Amino acid sequence: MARPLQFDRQKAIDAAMGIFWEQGYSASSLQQLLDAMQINRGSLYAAFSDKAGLFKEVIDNYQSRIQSIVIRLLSNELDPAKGIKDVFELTLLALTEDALALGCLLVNTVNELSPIDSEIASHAAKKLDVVEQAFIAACERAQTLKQMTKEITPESAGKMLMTSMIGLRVQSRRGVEISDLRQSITPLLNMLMPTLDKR
Amino acid sequence: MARPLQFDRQKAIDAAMGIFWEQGYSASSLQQLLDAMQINRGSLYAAFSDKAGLFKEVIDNYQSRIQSIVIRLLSNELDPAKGIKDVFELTLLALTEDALALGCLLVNTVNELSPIDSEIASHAAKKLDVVEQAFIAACERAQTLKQMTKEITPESAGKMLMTSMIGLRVQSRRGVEISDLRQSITPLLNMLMPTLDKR
DNA sequence: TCAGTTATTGACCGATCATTCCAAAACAAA
DNA sequence: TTTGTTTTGGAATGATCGGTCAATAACTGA
Repeated sequence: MARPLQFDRQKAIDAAMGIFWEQGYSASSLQQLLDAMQINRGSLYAAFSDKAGLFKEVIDNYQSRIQSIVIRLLSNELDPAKGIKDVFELTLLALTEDALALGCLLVNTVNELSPIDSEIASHAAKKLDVVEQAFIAACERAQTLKQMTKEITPESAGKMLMTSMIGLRVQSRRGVEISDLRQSITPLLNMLMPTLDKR
Repeated sequence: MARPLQFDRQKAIDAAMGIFWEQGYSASSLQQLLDAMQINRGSLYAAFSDKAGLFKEVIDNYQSRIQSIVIRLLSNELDPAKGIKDVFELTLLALTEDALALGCLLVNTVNELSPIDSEIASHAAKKLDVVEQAFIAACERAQTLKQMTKEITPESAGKMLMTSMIGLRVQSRRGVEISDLRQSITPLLNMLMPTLDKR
């Protein structure tokens, strides 16, 4: 029909994600994005409407790539306690790998944009809600299977884990050592799920 | 000698703090700051050098006004467990009061500026370190007084509490209900300090 | 009252921001 | 090869950014 796209849309989104993740939404200039994506202004606006449109697509991509792994781990039906543990292991591993200490794109976005651009912020916040619900569901199953103490409701336990998860990711952005991060989460998991470390 | 300052420096800093706290550093334009502070450009530059200088002074002020309360509570020698509990109570209370869900200025700053302006970010990060150390010290005392379980080292417990504290403040910025926030922290305190809720 | 000093004011600066627009280029279908 | 359609490249736009500066105002000490 007509001239085809000359760039790989997925690769362009990934490149943009890198910039947004590191610098945040506001601080990422169009020029930086264009350089990283290796396309020109016209192409960006033709393909993504505007900066906000590009960012939304980045957020959606982040969810389907990264967050979905977390959700899948938390959906471990046979061994929910392991699922929960795995999520934190994965998080620590991921934080180790990225030398830039990027934290979590969703958390960063909500924190940055909540008072400035409520539309984008709530778009990201909704995706965090999904994770929290998955934590709660995993805690319910863990309690049913007697893997987790019943001193605490599954709602509380799930929210507590979610809060710790967010805290971890912010701490990493602050430059805290991974071993220190591990110290601040492992005991919590062991208190909640005492049998976990004996396996 | 000469013409005296026509504005109240402290009030101006407070006004600037409000803007920075809500919107972050980058997103706060000079014009917004001037409007809030009710001074002119020239006066700002004469009094604070530049935007970064103003921000640093805001951070210092935040510390001496808000963070110092936290430190004082955590220094409770006679009843360190109560000190720790009080800090979280205070945090929840503060988060209830500010309808804008501002979170913590220091946490927000570190999160926003770490990859962009490392000087300002580390200026804020240092102040967070002080809080973490205070948490650890309080945990040590609590263990000595048998108020806190020794299943966990004071370092771990302190870091855990710090991480939760940060998580709480980020969650509040996300718009999470205070009752949900309380749910996610109270059980943790009770697990660490079992006798605490029976008083 | 006057000289000296500092604060205030608002116009002004160059740089950069996101966005628009259009001519040129590249492809598909006829 | 021609026609139609879409992408590409980059110049241009107006707004806004942080920051500067010189004229003016306000105060102090002599």
